[in-house]
Amino acid sequence: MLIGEYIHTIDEKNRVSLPVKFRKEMGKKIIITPGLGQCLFIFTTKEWEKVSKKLSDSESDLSFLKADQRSFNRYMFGRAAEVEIDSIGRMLIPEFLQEGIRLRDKAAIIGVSDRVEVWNEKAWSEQKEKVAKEAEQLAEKLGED
Amino acid sequence: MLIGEYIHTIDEKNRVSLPVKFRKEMGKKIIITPGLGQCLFIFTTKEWEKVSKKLSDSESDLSFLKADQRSFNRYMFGRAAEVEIDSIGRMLIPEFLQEGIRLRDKAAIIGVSDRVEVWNEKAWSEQKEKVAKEAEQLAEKLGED
DNA sequence: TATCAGGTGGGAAAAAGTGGGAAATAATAA
DNA sequence: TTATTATTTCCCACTTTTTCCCACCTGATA
Repeated sequence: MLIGEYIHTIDEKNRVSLPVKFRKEMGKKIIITPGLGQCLFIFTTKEWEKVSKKLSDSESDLSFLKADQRSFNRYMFGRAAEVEIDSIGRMLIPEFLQEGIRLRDKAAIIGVSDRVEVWNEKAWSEQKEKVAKEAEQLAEKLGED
Repeated sequence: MLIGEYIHTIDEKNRVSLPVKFRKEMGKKIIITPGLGQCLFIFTTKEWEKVSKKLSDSESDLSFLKADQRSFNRYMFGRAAEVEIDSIGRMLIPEFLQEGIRLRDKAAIIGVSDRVEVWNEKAWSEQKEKVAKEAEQLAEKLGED
C-alpha cells in the first residue's frame, strides 16, 4: 500500500529520489504518465498493464464518447514513459512530462493506494488546502456507514 | 478498549510516547492519518485495512478518472503514514501531519474506544470545554421534559 | 530511602537523499 | 569515416536525516 507525502529535489539531470518506502512495491521499472490534475502518475508495470488494458478496451464503458476516448488515450499512451530506477533509487523524469506540471526544484511525491503521484511542491500544497474542507465532509459521509 | 487522556511531550525529533496502556492493543506498527476535527487518528494495521478497503472498494476499477474520487483518495492515502513504534514505545509523527493540527510541545493523546486520537494540547482543552458546555445544555434540555 | 515504571533527551551509527565527476554512448561536423 | 562535441549513464562521495540505543529524570510505591 502506497501512502504518505515526501518532498524531494529534482536535480539538473532530471533525477528524483523515489522515497525508500515506495521502492520495494514499485520495483525496478515504472511507468510515468501525465496525470489528471496538475500531476504525473507513476504505476508499477503490473498496474500499468491493468490500466492500459482498461483504457484501450473499447468495450469497457468509460462513459466517453469514442472520439474523446481516442484523444484521451492518445494523451495517456503517447506521453507515457517506461523508466528504470537507478542503483540508488532515483528515477529520471523526461522533460516533456515535467513541462506539463511545471516541475522544478522541489517535487511532492505522494502515495495514493496503488499509484504514486508527482506534483510541483507548490501546486501540491494548494491542492491540499483546496481539498481539505470538502474532503472532511466526504470523510464524514464515509464514517456514517 | 482504548480509554483515557494523556498529555505527552513531542520532542525535537518528532517523537511522542504512546501511553503504556495503549501499547499492547496498538501493536508495533500503526497508521496515522488526519482525523476529523483538529486531530490525528491512529489506527492499528488491522483497523486501517478495514478503512482502506472501504475506500478502495468505492474505488471502482478506474477510480482515478473521477475527479472527486481522485481528490479524496489523494487526501486519505497521501496524508497517511505507516509508523513503527520504537523499542521504548514512542511513535514518530511525520511533520506533514503535525502541520495540519499545529502540533508542538505538548500533545493530548486520547483513547476513543477503538482508535487513538492526537490533539494539540490547547485545542484539546478547548474542545473539552466546548463539549462540556454543550453537554450541560443538553442535560438541561433533557431535564426540562 | 531504595526501587521501579513511565517518560524524556541526546549522542553515535546507519540510512536516505543530493551533487557531481568520469566513462560510455549518441549526435554532429569535417 | 573519423574527429569532436554533447548527452546519458554509472558510480562515488558528501551531507543531512533518521534510527538505534543508552542514560537520566520524575513521581509513585514499598
